[in-house]
Amino acid sequence: MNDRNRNDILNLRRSQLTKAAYQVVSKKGYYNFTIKDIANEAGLSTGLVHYYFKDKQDLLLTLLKEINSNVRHLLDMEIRESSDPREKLDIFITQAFNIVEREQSYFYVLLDFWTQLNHNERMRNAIRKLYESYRSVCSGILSEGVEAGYFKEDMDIHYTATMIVSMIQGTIIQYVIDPGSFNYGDFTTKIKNQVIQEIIIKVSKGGV
Amino acid sequence: MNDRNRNDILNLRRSQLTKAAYQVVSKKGYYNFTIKDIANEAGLSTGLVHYYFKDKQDLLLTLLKEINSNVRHLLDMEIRESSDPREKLDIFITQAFNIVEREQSYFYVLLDFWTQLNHNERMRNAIRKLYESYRSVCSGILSEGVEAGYFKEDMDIHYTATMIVSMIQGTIIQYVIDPGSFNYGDFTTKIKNQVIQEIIIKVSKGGV
Amino acid sequence: MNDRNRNDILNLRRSQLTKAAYQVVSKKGYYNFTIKDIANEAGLSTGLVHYYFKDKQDLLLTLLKEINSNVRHLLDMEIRESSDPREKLDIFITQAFNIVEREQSYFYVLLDFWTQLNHNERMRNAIRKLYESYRSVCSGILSEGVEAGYFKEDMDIHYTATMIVSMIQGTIIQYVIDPGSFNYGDFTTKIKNQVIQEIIIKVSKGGV
Amino acid sequence: MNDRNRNDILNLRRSQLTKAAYQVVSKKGYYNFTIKDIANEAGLSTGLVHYYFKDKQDLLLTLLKEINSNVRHLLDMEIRESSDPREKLDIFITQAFNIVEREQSYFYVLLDFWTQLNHNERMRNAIRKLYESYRSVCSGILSEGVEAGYFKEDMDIHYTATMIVSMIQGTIIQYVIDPGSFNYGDFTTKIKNQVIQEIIIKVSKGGV
DNA sequence: CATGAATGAGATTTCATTCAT
DNA sequence: GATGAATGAAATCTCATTCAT
Repeated sequence: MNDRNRNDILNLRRSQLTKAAYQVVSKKGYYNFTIKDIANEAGLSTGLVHYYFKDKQDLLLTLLKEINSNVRHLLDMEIRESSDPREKLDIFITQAFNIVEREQSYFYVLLDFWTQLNHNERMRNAIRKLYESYRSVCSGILSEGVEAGYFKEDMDIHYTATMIVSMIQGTIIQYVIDPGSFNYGDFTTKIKNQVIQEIIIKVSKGGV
Repeated sequence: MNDRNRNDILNLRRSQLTKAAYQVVSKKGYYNFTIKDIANEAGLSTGLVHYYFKDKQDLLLTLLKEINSNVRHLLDMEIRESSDPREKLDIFITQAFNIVEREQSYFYVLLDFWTQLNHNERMRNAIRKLYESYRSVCSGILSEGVEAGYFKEDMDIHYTATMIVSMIQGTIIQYVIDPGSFNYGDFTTKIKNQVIQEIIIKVSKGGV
Repeated sequence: MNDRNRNDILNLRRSQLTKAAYQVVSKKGYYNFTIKDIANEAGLSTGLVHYYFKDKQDLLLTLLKEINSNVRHLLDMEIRESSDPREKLDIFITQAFNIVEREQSYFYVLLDFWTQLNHNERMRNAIRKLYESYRSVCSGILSEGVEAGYFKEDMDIHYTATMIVSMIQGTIIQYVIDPGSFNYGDFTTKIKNQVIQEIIIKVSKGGV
Repeated sequence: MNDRNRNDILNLRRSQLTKAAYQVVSKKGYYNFTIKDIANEAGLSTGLVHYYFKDKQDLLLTLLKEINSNVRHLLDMEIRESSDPREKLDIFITQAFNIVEREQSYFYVLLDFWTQLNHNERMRNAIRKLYESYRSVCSGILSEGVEAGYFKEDMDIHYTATMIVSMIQGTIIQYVIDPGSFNYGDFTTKIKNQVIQEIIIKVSKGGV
């Protein structure tokens, strides 16, 4: 029981600090925040940040993994709601587009992490895993759809999944860079429909 | 004449330093380089950097504008080679995809700049302009093609241009994050053909 | 009985921590170890260290005294083995030289303590006492030898004892600094013999 | 000329800072001084200390080398005064003993450096070199003396030099630890005479 | 124009010590 | 008695920026 409590506190603090880190990074940016900022945000001392995290790197890596797992979780939750692959694909694309609007900072923070791609192997791996998992979730839905006879049989699944993720990512970036340049809602709906339409087998062309 | 010389030196130095900055930023990353790095790379003194640029920010903004204008220049050059909108579109997409492979660092450096989107209005504007210009170049080609009767008449040009740019950006990002996850050459060719095919009016094979 | 137990635990802990401190100091050096190191080595908590010792200083002073008493003990043990002052002197010198090789860290740790000579009166006193006792043990043996008629009658005992200790200390230091510069075994034996020879009354070889 | 001046300033600063480091280390001890202390002592900024020395280690290593070279210089100067090996030996021992009294801190600072023997290869080397050079200077004098027919022919020069250095070092240490325990002047004179007497060939015992 | 020595603010990190449990 | 989370002071080191030459 005592160990249980101790562990709870330990996890509480780590999560508390990771949350604070998220707040601070979205506010000040990946490179302009200090350990002190995080300590202040969490209402704790700077020393404690280093008690729970080896160094700044360690803290940031934890944060990245946390974000990854949250994003994955959000997607999974929604997709599970349906059992029809066509609906699942719709949900996947819709949710992917929605996350940016729902949690504005997510993408900004992720973007900051990209900066490390070239300079930090561990960060690169964590980011790689995130995108890998996007593609694999999408591929899964596509396979299901093909098997169920809803999606075109001869589809190159890996290619299509990659393309869908490209579409989504490229759109989000343009939106983040210049939210006024197009209507996000209209655009993403249109894109989604076009993509799905191309994948789905057009049923009953010539009827009977 | 004296003024002319002075101006020449002034421009020479600025360009010398901007080039050095590009080298240094691609090597060390946006946040890990120092003024001294740039001075060393350029073979000049740290003091001089501040003589030609108000501060680090100023230097970086100049660098971003330089990159923008280079990218634009590269695209324009190639597109001008043809007068057929269908070919132009092909070239536009091809070149956009190629730039990443040709000049690896370009995207990494740009990526580092994105980090500033949330924190620096002037940077945001410069980046915004770059993407604005991508879309506008693309829109131009599409308009031409519609007018010339090559592309579908009812096409939403702004939407299509945005979509094309999304496709390109999203693909590049996935490639940069994980070059091993798909075959860049194959993928980009396939994407390009699919996009063009969808836009072009299918001329009746066995016409009249 | 309760008090007895309490005292036992108290002494056990103090000794446990002092031992741990010795291990840690020999491994990491006087200035590079932390309270946590000691706690870890002893398998106890950092808080406990401060329960048994006022502060880091206090712990170190205890350690120094412990080492002193150990060194004294080692010497005394061996010397008591014999009752002939000539043999005792031989043993004293031999043992003094041997301690360095037997317990490598001893000298390193002592050396670290010397650093405090100039800065810490209590440490200085403890170190002073150690050397005082070396000289006094040596003087004792010399007196015995003179009284017994083995050693030269007109010897300046204090001077000779100091000289012997000098010889020993100086040799050890050179050895510690550069073990490869001379053969320790040969050298120390030669020194010992030379010293003893000079002190002992040369019994008339062909005496009556 | 300009380069000359620049170099002068550079060397001036280095020497200024090394001197300040010496002052500070003798005052506060090897482990209790800060970069700020040195900057203050030199009347300069902390940043400048790092401009001239890579880090604290670098500064301390420079200081050690400086002390080594000073000690060597002091000895060399005096020894050169005479051309008689017997006198040279006398001077060598006398000076070695005197340095401690003349420049009290020298030995304290050196002592602090010893602490690094076990933990820092570069420091160990620098210290090793110092003692190596003591022995070699001494050996040189002994060789000269033997060749000149003043010193015993069958003397083991390396052994004797090491022994002399041991004698000196051991005495100095005891004095530093406890200046009141014996009369330094008397003791060192006596030691010196005894050593020399043992080495020198006793001339003309039985006259003509 | 050009230099680079000098500054000094500020960031990360370490750790002895305390104290609630 | 024992724990280890929490504190916060202090130290090292970095670097943009300035300025005398």
